[in-house]
Amino acid sequence: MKSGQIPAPDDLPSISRTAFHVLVAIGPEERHGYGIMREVERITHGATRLGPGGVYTTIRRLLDDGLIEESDARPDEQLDDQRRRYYRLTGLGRSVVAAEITRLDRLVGAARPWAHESIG
Amino acid sequence: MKSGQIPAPDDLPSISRTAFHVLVAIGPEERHGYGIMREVERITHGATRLGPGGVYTTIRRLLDDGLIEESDARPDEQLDDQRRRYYRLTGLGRSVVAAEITRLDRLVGAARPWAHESIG
DNA sequence: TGACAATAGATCAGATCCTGATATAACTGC
DNA sequence: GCAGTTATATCAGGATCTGATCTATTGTCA
Repeated sequence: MKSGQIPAPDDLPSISRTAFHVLVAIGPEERHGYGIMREVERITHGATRLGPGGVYTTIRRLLDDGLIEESDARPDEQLDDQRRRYYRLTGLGRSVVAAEITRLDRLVGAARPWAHESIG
Repeated sequence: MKSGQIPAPDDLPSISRTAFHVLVAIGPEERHGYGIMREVERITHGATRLGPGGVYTTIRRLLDDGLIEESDARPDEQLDDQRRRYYRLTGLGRSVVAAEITRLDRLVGAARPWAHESIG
């Protein structure tokens, strides 16, 4: 196989809880830090809220690890807020999300049959 | 509503990654610390492995928070290893698992549509 | 215009949590 | 008895998270 390949899912490093939230919030398009905070809150119906400390240090780490990259795009052309810095997933970032989904599916799948039953 | 009620899912405190793994590994029966380590590895197909540091400090915390309780049961009557300490979920613990499943379903549900597609 | 809230990014201290090593001891198979 | 596995426990160091603080821009509304 060529160098620069995307590792097989099972070999991908695991990521932190917050990092996974950030990657999912960015999604298939571009998103900026503050928008990530609002999107995480929206997706989880308010159950998870990230503070600026969590978001911006996690973005820094994800950039360093090559899971996201900064984008020049200005997705919302109506407004042009120069402060915003947009990010998108890299191929590696998307693979990590896919691997984490597989892991979580197995975990949740193991608990689902009994989790909602009352204690007998 | 009566006092001592189980809180509504959205009001339940969030738990750590390792704590959720431990609760799911214990499941609807009883399980001891070392068995939890093996069960986590089995459920996640080897993707997640907990060391003794993670497992035993997490068990301590879950006991303190009332999410699990120690059990007198000796599920495996064939052998009688006196070192083993068995634990089971409390009603609160099971509610926390159910709430976490709901949260993860939403999170994974948001990512599933695009996560396995190749970068266009 | 001026006041104010919301948006946006960044950093930091303290707390929490995790990893890997170490220790101790009981059990199992030979 | 011996070696390997099972079992619990603790610890130091590192990674991560929370909540506060700071600075500055943008949007809203009187």
